[in-house]
Amino acid sequence: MLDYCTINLENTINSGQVFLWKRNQNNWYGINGRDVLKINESGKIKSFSKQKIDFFREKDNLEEILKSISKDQITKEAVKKYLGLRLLRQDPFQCYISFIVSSNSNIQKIKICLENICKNFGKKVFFDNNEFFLFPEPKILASASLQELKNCGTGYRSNFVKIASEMVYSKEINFDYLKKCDYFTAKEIISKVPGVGNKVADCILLFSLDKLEAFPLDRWMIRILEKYYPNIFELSTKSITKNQYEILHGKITNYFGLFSGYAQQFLFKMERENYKKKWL
DNA sequence: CCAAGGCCTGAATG
DNA sequence: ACATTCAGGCCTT
Repeated sequence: MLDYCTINLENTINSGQVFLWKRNQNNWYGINGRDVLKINESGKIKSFSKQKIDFFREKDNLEEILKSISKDQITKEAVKKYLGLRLLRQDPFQCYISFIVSSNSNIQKIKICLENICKNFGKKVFFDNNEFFLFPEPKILASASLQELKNCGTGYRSNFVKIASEMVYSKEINFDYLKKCDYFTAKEIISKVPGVGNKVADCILLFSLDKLEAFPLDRWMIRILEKYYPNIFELSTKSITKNQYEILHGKITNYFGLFSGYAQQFLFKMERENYKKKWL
C-alpha cells in the first residue's frame, strides 16, 4: 500500500516548477507573487501575507490521480520512487513571466534572471528576520525600460517580458478568466503572447492555471518519450513543429488521461535524477 | 504545412 | 589562454 498523503518538499521544489526558492536549514523559503512562503519539513506553510493558499493542491485526489496515470512499468516506477512529488499551484503572473524567461535557458540561469527581476523591480520585505524581494507587479514590469530588463540577464526575452506584462496590465490577459476556461481555449488565448509557444503555454497552464491535461514537451520530455515509449507515441523527427506538438499532445492525453500533467512531472523528475541534473 | 537560421548566456570542451 | 560548441524554446523567413 502506497502512502499518497505525505508531501516530499525537497523533490517538489526541485522538479523544475519553481525557481525562487532557497533552503535555510530545515525550512524552504520561496517567493510566490506578492507573498513569501516558508515551508517546514512536514509541509506546513507559513506565509508573509497570512493569506490562505492551496499551494500543494491538497484537494487533488492523489490516490485516484496517481493510479490513473500509472499505465505501465515506467510510470509505476516513477510514481513509486517520487511518491511525495506534487504539482504546485503558483502565482499566475510570476509563473507566466518565469516560463517566458525560461525559454532557451536552464534552471540555474532562469533562477538568476528571476532573482534580478525581483531585486530590481520588486518590493523589499522582511519575514522571519530575513530580507526578501517580492515578485514585481505587471504594471512595474510593463513600464520598465528594455535596458533595465536586459540588465536582469533576460537577453532577447526582455521585450517578451515587457509586452507580456503590458498584456496583463491592460487585462488582455486575465488569469482569473483563463482559470475558468477549458484547456484548449486558455491555451489559444495565452499563445497570443509573444514568447509563449506550445511548451511555455503548457507550463503556465499546468503550474498556475489548473489545467492538469497540459503536458509541457521540452527537449527532455521528447527524449523521455523516445526512450521509454518509442512504439506508443511514434516520434518521427528530432525537432518538433507546432503541428506535431499538438498531435503528440493528443496521443499523450489519450494514453495518460485527464491528469497527464502529473505523469509529465513524475517522468521529468525521474529522468533528470537519472542523469543527475542540478536543481536549485 | 515544414525546414532552417537567429536570438542570448554561461558552461563545457577543444 | 583562447576559441568553439552546446543547451535551451520561440519567432521570422
